[in-house]
Amino acid sequence: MRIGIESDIFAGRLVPGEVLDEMSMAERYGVSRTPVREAIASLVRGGLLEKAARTRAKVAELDATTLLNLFEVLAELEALSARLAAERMTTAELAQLTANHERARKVLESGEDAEQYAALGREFHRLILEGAANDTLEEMTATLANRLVPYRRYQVMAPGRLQRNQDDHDHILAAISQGDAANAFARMHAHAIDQGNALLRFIGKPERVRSTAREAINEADK
Amino acid sequence: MRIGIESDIFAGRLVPGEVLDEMSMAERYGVSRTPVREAIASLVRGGLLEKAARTRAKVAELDATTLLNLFEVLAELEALSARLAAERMTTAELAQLTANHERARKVLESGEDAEQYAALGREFHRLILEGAANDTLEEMTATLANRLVPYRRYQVMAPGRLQRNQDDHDHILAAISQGDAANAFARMHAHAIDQGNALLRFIGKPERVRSTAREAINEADK
DNA sequence: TTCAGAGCTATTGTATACAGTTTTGGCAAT
DNA sequence: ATTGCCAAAACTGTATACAATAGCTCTGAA
Repeated sequence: MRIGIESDIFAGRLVPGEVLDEMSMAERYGVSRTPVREAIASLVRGGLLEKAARTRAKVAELDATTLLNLFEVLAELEALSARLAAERMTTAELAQLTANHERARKVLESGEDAEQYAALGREFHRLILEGAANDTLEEMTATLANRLVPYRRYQVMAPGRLQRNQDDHDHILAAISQGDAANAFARMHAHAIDQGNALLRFIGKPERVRSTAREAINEADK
Repeated sequence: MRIGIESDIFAGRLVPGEVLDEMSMAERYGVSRTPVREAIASLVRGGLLEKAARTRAKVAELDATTLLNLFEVLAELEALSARLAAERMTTAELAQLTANHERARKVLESGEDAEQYAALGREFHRLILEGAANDTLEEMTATLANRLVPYRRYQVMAPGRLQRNQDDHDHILAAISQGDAANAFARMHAHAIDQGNALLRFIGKPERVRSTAREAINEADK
């Protein structure tokens, strides 16, 4: 149930600012208002929805300030996970991370399938987070990252950005492999801040953002 | 409503491991099951309650590993808030922080009213968090700190710990005042980890913990 | 005595009804 | 055209009913 609304937000079928009324949602998912209300309450706490008392919920809109704040925290947590991963990752986990990175390199070299490359990139971050062996860190980071998902579609892949991303990952993987915790932290932090800035550059330009969003949404609906 | 259950947990009237059934809670607060269920769902997402599908909720129990994980993240976030505070605090905010610290010093010197000193200590941390001017950081840190509240009562104030706490705060305040972000980060990080270790030392000893808990709870009920 | 299993009870999950508040749409006055 | 206000409609918050499931108790056998 919660999954329904959540994945509709992730998939762009519900866009930031869109207002949800409980009865429509209930019909949409074929249930009564009660489970819809619970789903909404849960998503509000997770930051994907906003809601004042006795008003309809709406998909959370992140302004530039909030995005900046979010990335400030996310960068710190991702950097922490890289540091811990450098200290704690098992040989098997490290092998998996290396394999993922290698696969990403091949995808990038041959043709640049941006979508597949992006998926491997998310997996790269997830593997490091897992390697940090800290459930609380995993949860909090996932919560923050989820709040950004509705805006990821705005992130246009400028030429060269993919290669730069790959280079960043190179350095991060190397630091983790060598158990260089301080360096893993620093590299991951810079990388996360960089991603935040790239996203902010687009959010700051409403007209461009909006058209990009439309294309992405139309794409998702096909 | 949510406030009701939450504050009962904070006050120790509901202790970790205690099982809540919806009907009893509904009677307890004089409402129907519906709002109780919503409150429970919300607290589950906040980490104060645990609940599997179709089972009763219970107040979250934190084992040593989880506590360690929690402090690992909390220390990083509090350190981040100190760094940002060093960069961003206004003169007025800094004056307020200094006043708080000074008041705490006086309480410590004259008689050692541990409860009042603890309250001022929490305020010290809150003021720094506020000075960091990052709502997301504030929320996430508060969520983590809330999960620890049920265990704070186990934290016995060993002689000398209060003075050590005051010394830590001295250094943190100095670093923030001077705008020394790196130092503010390091001092706060060490301070938070230290607090975590102090708590863990007690959690690791069940029999001692239990008796301490009882006293604290009886105290709270008076 | 201890363990396993069946049946009963207690409790959760969902639907629905109703009260109270917010929002909307239209009309009048500026 | 724009603003202010009122009534109607829509929507949220809470209570209650019922179905489905979990968990407990009691019986019987090893």
